Amino acid sequence: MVHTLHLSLVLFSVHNGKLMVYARDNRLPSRPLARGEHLDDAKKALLVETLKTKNPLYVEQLYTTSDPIERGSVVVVYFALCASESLPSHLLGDMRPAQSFQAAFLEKDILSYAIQRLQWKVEYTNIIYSLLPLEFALGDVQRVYEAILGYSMDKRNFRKKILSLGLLQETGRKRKVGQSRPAETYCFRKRSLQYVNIL
Amino acid sequence: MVHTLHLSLVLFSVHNGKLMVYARDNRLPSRPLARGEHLDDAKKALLVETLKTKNPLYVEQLYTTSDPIERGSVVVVYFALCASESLPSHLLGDMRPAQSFQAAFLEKDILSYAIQRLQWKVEYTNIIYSLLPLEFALGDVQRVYEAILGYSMDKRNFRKKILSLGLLQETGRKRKVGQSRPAETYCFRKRSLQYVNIL
DNA sequence: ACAAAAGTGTTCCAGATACACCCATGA
DNA sequence: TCATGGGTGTATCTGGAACACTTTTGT
Repeated sequence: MVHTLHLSLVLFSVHNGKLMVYARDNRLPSRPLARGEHLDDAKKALLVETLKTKNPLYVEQLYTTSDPIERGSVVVVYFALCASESLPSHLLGDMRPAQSFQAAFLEKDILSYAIQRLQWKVEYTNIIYSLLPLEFALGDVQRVYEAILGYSMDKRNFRKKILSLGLLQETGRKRKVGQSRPAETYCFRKRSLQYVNIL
Repeated sequence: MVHTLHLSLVLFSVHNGKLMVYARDNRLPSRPLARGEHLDDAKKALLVETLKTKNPLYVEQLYTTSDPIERGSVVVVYFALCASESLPSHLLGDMRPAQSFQAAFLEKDILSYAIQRLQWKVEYTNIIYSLLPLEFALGDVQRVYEAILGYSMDKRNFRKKILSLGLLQETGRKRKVGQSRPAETYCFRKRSLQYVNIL
């Protein structure tokens, strides 16, 4: 029993308050599994091919399906998260708002499932760390949540909640942007997956 | 690029307050994907092969991995839930407590991941319906939760909670078992997946 | 002085938790 | 009458939700 097997990648980032997805020529990046190659190695190779660099990010297997396009072929889909600050610049031109796809996009089922998984995950783990730079303001965190979940939250309640979880640590530094009050900056205590009730 | 591809099944049931898994000869049931066959068809075929009958149950894809045993082969793992009352009798002899595997069991990573997924799922959906007969007492429901989550709960609080969700409907009938007060019986309003905060 | 984003507290309500006794039945 | 599991209510605590004004900076 032989089969062709591909890996596909849904690469997310949050930029300017929007959830962005990488898609070149309206296709998700993809790579065949080489003969005898281990799935995890292929996953790493696909990431390197796509990003060109080894960037800090979060990767997770999404699901496996018979290829909706190529009959007889099977696809293992992954999703990855990367802070927009660490996205290599050659990808920027092909990052598009996740909402802008819809109708015609071939892999829209994959995409909408990926968004759903991301929404769940963001609510009960700390993966948000993978979408933020090393140092950030609380407002940044809130904007990332809002972009992913698609609704806006009360600033005071959000701060109370996120601080009470103890995931963050004050840096003691401040960040000035434009003509407004400087924000205190924070960083994550641990940049690794933890299960916590966020919302 | 050609590959051999198998499907494996982790079949769960709850019996006598214990979470049980089907494994024959210390292996999970498995089936190759036929050439050109659609993954969903193969999944159905694997279920039929294993259960011999079409039983009411819940099935979900778990994840895909390079086969831990057979090098160069890829396995797509599914997990299924079946009420012990509707388990065909030829399976009963090979149902073992999920906790009894551990150490030597070849596919123990798969199994422990499956248990984890089941625990999560049971907390935020109504899948528990797939592990209960059509008619049951509240005590039965509680025992299933306890078997899956591995800790015991307060009876009064559990009842309040589960009834407040509105998933259940009183049948108006009672069920007598042994020398104790007959229990009022309930059934699920909907026997299909719904997302609800259970615990 | 004004524009822009940061920062901050209190009240209220719902849901979670802790907890102990009586009930209906069959042996 | 006793053993077995079924059934019930209250008090307290905690966490979520709603809500508006002051602060710091640059222009």
